[in-house]
Amino acid sequence: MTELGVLAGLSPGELAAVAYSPEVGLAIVTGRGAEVIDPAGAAAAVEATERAVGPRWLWWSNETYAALGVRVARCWDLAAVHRLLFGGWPADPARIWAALHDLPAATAPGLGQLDLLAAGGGDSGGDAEDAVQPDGHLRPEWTSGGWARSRPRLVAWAALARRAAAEQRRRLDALTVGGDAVGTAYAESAAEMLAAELSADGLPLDVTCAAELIASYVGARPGSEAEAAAARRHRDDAVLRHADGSESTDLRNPAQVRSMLGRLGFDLPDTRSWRLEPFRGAHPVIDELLAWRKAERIATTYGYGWLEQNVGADGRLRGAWSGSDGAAGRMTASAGLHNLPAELRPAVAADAGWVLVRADLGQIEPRVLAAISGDRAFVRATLEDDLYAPVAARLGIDRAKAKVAVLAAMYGQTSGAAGEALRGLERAYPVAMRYLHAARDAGRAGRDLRTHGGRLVRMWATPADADESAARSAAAARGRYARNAAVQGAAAELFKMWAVTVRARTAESPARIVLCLHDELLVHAPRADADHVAALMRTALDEAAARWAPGSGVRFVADLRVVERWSEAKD
DNA sequence: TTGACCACGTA
DNA sequence: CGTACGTGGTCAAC
Repeated sequence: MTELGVLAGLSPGELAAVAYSPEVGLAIVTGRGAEVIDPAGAAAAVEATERAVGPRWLWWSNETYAALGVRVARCWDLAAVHRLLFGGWPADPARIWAALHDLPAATAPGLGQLDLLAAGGGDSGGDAEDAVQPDGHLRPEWTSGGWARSRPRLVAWAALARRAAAEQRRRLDALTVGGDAVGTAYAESAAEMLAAELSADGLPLDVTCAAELIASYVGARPGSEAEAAAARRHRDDAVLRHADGSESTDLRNPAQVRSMLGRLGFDLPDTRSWRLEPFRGAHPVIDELLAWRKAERIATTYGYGWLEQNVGADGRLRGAWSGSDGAAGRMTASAGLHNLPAELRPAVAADAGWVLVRADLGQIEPRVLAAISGDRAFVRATLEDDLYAPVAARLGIDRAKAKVAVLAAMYGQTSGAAGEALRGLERAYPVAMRYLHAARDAGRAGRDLRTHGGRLVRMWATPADADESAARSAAAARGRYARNAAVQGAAAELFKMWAVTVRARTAESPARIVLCLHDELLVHAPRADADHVAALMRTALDEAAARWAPGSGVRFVADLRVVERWSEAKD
């Protein structure tokens, strides 16, 4: 039986700061005191406390969570909250601490350029057993792993996390944003746990099916380098035999491809597929080249090498997940998890006896815009399954035009024929449009902005040596970026609240989220639980929307399907 | 070896 | 002169 010690007196939701080193152990610091548990008992102690109390675990980053190898419900992730409060991606303890004490990160030992110049770096003054230097920064010897050197240091490191969390909380409380910044901090923290779980658990893949799909594009798995080279030549020849006089063209070199096309009478500024697409049928080399590009993508990025590198013996595709990027705060994933070509999606398949419950949010960004702007008329439009229908009716134009206009307004697109419809939007939905304009104007002026949930979107300065036209285009770029980040970032917040709500509601069942894709969730569940999980995902969406934008009146819709293969879900 | 650019997949 | 991300190719500058 695990002795709970200082954990015994905890109440639900109370902070329990932890620092963990597999060599030294687990330090736990609460408002009542501290204790250290031997490495062998660390995971069990956390699990027992989770069951008995359910505190809010506190750590510097989800590395601690991943290292413990347990599952818990709630946490405060200092790195995630740092990204929320201060923008950007880097969120190591030195940066977190510096930001919370209004010290420039560049002056932190081990981080800034100063360190490169000053050999040895850091301020050696003060007590080396104090993690905080006289200048206020964390001591580099601690941030580079020295905190894990002894039991007292583990305790000090967890205690430091408590001080940092208190200051983060204070700053969140002081924010004035449309949403609930503390609620966002909770969701972002949970999203980091979800990211760690996704990285560890992986996405179920039918490896045989994947190999067959790859073979259909690039042929059988080569048994040697020579065979691989022969297959490459074979693919290349299918294109080059249509290009007289260009047989030696390297298809992987865009400049050479452009020259080849020029010799055949196609004078193009670049050789991107969308530019070649209109010339399909005009010359066989165009069609062959487009097919070659598709096969080449599979061969290089999603081929046999990709399977070997990223798919485990257990048939799980694993990549590194991050709970937020450094811009608007969307989740990211490596190993191709976020850009798997549609052609390979049949290979994403549930285990035998299991299913994938797929849910994707419909028209998420305009619905989010309605919520964050509070535009009454636009909110009314969200009551329809198809938001663009009432917008079209109100503007007196067809649906396709209305959709283009709404997207143009949100993303700042100016090409295409949206002009008249945009003016209609200004008249019909002035509040929503003002929200977008305000974001754009802040960006143009170089002012940072915050999303609905409180994420700081950092702007950047125009380079000092920019001429007038460069300065104008830099300002315009910031305007587009800011307007996009306001909407995309808010959508990411809602999405993550939804995802972590689903995570919480499935915690006691075998069902698990296996993929997050910006507006889409894939849950792997036993077939018998499918209907229950689907219903739960819908309820979770309502719950998340109510927490993210209480009283907004906006209706969010999700398309839900129970499938065996991801590809079945697309219509 | 590194960084820029191209190209292309996803949302 | 929609934005964001990750990946892999070539090329030029180390």
